[in-house]
Amino acid sequence: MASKIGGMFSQTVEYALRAIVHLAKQPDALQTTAQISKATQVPSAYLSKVLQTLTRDGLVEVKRGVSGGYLLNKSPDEMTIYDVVQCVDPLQRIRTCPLELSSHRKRLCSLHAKMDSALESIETVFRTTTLTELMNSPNPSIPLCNV
Amino acid sequence: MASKIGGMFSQTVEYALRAIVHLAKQPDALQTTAQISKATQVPSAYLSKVLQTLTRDGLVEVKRGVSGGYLLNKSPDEMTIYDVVQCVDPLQRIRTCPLELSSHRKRLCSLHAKMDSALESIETVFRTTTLTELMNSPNPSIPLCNV
DNA sequence: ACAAAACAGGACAATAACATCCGGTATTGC
DNA sequence: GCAATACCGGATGTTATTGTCCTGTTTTGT
Repeated sequence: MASKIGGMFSQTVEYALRAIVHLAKQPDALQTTAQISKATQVPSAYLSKVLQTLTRDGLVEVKRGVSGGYLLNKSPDEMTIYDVVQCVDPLQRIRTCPLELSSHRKRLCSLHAKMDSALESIETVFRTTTLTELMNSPNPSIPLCNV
Repeated sequence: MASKIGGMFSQTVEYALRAIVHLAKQPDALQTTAQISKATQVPSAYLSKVLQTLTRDGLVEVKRGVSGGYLLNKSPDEMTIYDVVQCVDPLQRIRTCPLELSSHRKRLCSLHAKMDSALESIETVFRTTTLTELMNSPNPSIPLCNV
């Protein structure tokens, strides 16, 4: 439905972050896919796939069967936006020339060096933002909440 | 074929930047689609579409017919990476809540504020990099050239 | 044990991004 | 004028992303 976020981040990344933030806010109660879907407005069938991906990488823990659901698998101050992004749709720094020019092997040209420096700046923002920081931010709007 | 650059920039952006850089390096001779395609290794039929987009926005100038081709329409020190990106696949800052939560209207929640700050840092890198800077960079590898 | 809750995973559908092809039009050089 | 060059734009094909559906498996509460 909605396309990419800011023309940069995939829909999947947006969904994964919403789900993780929701779980971070519910540290004690298992959350079912249906519950997370409702809170985050992510289509539940697709959310289910995203949660599977997060489970495979150990970001969340799952308990199957009746009264099962998902739980954050780490302390919120040990998990960053970067961890989530890398799990579902990895940001990859430019390390080799996209044109595969042999002389650019060791050193990217200025164009790709600049593009990589843009990626680096994103990486820095994401690596330094923990879920705890997101929740304790002085920002008046609470993530995912409409009041 | 190759997917997204760094999991962030579209293939189209990469192609457009290669084409523009090539034109910047040839300020005096019109370049045909075939010539640009060869130099940049961008599939010529698709490159043609990209060049049309760049033409519509006035970034390049076109001359049709025999001995026609493309030319940069501005001085290289007046054109930035940002101009090219905005033309073909615009980077859009997050100004309204993607969940459309009414209470987030005026102020994004911390999650989306962080994502936007990542976009802001990219925007800054791109806005401050002119084509001239790319060409005059002390970087030993020359854009698009294999020597 | 068994019915209900809840996730797992494969198949499939819809959409967008990337890419190609081809007939049409403009321009040039002779 | 005319043939060759080169871009234009619509139609179409391919692949990746996003989204849905359905069947099976695990677990629980009684």
